[in-house]
Amino acid sequence: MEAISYDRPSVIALLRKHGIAPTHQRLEIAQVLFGRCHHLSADQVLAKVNESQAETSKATVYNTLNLFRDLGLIREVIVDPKRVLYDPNTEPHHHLYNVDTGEITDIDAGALSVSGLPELPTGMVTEGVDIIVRVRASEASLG
Amino acid sequence: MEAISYDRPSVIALLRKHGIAPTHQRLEIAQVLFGRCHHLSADQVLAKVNESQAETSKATVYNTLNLFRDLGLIREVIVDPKRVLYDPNTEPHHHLYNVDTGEITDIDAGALSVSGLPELPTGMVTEGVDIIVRVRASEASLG
DNA sequence: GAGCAGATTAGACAAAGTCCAAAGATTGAA
DNA sequence: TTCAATCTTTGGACTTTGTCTAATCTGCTC
Ligand SMILES: [Mn+2]
Ligand SMILES: [Mn+2]
Ligand SMILES: [Zn+2]
Ligand SMILES: [Zn+2]
Repeated sequence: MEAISYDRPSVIALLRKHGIAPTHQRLEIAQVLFGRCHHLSADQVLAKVNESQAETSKATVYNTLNLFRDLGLIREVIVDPKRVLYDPNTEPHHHLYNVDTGEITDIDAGALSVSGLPELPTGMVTEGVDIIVRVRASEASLG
Repeated sequence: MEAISYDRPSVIALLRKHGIAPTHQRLEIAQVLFGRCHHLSADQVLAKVNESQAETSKATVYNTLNLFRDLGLIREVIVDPKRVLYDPNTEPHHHLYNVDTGEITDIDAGALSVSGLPELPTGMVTEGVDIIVRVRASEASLG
């Protein structure tokens, strides 16, 4: 696994490499995505980008998230029926989902193995295997 | 695994057992859910119930789906970001998801095993492990 | 019958996401 | 530098999924 730097010049180079213009808005959004916080919703990205000052519209956030997703820079996590979450971690990995709080934690795919998956119908190919471990606080752990 | 009959009298008994009244609408919805088609969205259930004649409102379909889900008669499948699907198969099982067509197929949990799941934080308990195999038609199989 | 609890309903509402047409920004050739 | 083509951004309309509410309906029991 190669370490990627996500400072401004690196992100500019990354976008250029994918043939898209490194606009101010895209850089702001990239900075939010590739920063500390993982698994953000579009709304959360919008809020973070515009935190200090309004810099980006809702439409651009959605445009950019879909663009980055198509380029493989981020991936979608489908676990909360209310909204898609965007994940800058594109290494194969899985998720622990706290159904009470909505909190999501990564599970490294390396440690984990699945056996017994059925044969695919001919002509079909696997795009990915997503494992979601749904957890909650146990009865005992609550007062 | 116990075979369950889903004819009208059995469903009536099932609802009574859970302390809810077997109304006409609930029976119609149960009939759609427990019939041949699995993994239906709320909208599809509504359409099927009202196919021959209008019998149920949108609100009642949602009420009933949530009620059945709370009673454990059906479960939600979170795989399509656009809508929740409802699954009358409450046996532990997983899903194959065709990302192009949206088609969903069950994968029996018996044949399948996952190893290497991390320890849960203390006080947390697993509610379920969902595995989604995302597949699509291979390049080769398309013209 | 009256009274009561629970169920159904139309339609208002909210949130996520897409779409569009207008305006703004970049680019690169002349 | 200028100009036009192209790409990008944007407000806001729109769509879809799902929830909520207040009014009505249904089915009991007395
Ligand atoms: Mn900023
Ligand atoms: Mn019918
Ligand atoms: Zn992740
Ligand atoms: Zn299923």
